[in-house]
Amino acid sequence: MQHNQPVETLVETMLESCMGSRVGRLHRLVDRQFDQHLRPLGLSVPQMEVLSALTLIGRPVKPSFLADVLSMERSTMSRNLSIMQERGWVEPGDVSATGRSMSVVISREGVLKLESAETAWREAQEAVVAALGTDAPSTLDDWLNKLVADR
Amino acid sequence: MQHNQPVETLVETMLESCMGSRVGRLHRLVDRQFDQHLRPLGLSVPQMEVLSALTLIGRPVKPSFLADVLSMERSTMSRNLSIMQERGWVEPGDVSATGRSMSVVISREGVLKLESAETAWREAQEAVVAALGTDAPSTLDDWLNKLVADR
DNA sequence: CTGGTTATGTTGCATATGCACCTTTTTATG
DNA sequence: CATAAAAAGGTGCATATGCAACATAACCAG
Repeated sequence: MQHNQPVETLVETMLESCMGSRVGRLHRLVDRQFDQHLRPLGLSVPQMEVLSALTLIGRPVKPSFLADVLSMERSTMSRNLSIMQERGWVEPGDVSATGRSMSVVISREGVLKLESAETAWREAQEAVVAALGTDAPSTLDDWLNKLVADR
Repeated sequence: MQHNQPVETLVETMLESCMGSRVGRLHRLVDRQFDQHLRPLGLSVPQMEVLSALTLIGRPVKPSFLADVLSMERSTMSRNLSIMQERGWVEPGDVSATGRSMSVVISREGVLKLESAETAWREAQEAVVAALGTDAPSTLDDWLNKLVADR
């Protein structure tokens, strides 16, 4: 094995600049904040994402569309929706020619669940924004747009 | 239930600014990039984080210390290390008075595994930095420092 | 040295995530 | 309309993650 540089240098480069590591740590730290606030309500961050998106869209949507909007894999969305449907937060949307439904909508209970999380969400949000600075949300938006652009 | 604002506004506020949602999406998108490059080598991002950190530290460390450095829960680190020890990438460090070891070090095989990932890591890293801009790593560092500060 | 306190490691439970496959549904084409 | 192609949904497998609760080890005071 020929290495032009010792292992230390490679490792330093990795730890000093690795985006995978940084984003992972950021996710662990921020997600914990929200989770600690939302968990008592029996709500997770991805579940809140789905309920918010469904409310905002306001019509039956295909899970694959939702997955695309939230940058999730179809398989992940499939499982997340299963749990939420069991709890009655979402329900099948309009049916197609074959009689089956390929879309979901938020239910009345889903709306109530989302509303019940308002205070908890606000507390977590304020804590994180206070720590990172008010520019953080727009910076993240910028990054997300760029990532989705070259896909 | 008295709401001063309609649900739409609450939801819009959530989706428009929610840090939990943004960080989650960022994690999904970036992690996928690295995962697609590292997976063929049988290496995950958190595993690479542990190997890098162990190499950089260069001495036996307690799992709880490692967990703290990488902003992981002790329980998560415990499980991640189990997998890595099964594969021989890490091994018990020096033993204490009771005969058991409460520390781990990277093994020779762990070093080799980390080295084998160099090219794959570089490709993922370059793709992500190219998309987000060269400022992204330092911005993330800034955020991570702030989050760890008020803990 | 012993007993209590604290740090640390581990396990049960639940959710999230992605890929590789496979199945089903939809859509396009002849 | 029938059939091929494409899109969508869902499962198996593996890892990651956190909290709560418990077990064990280290440490400190008396």
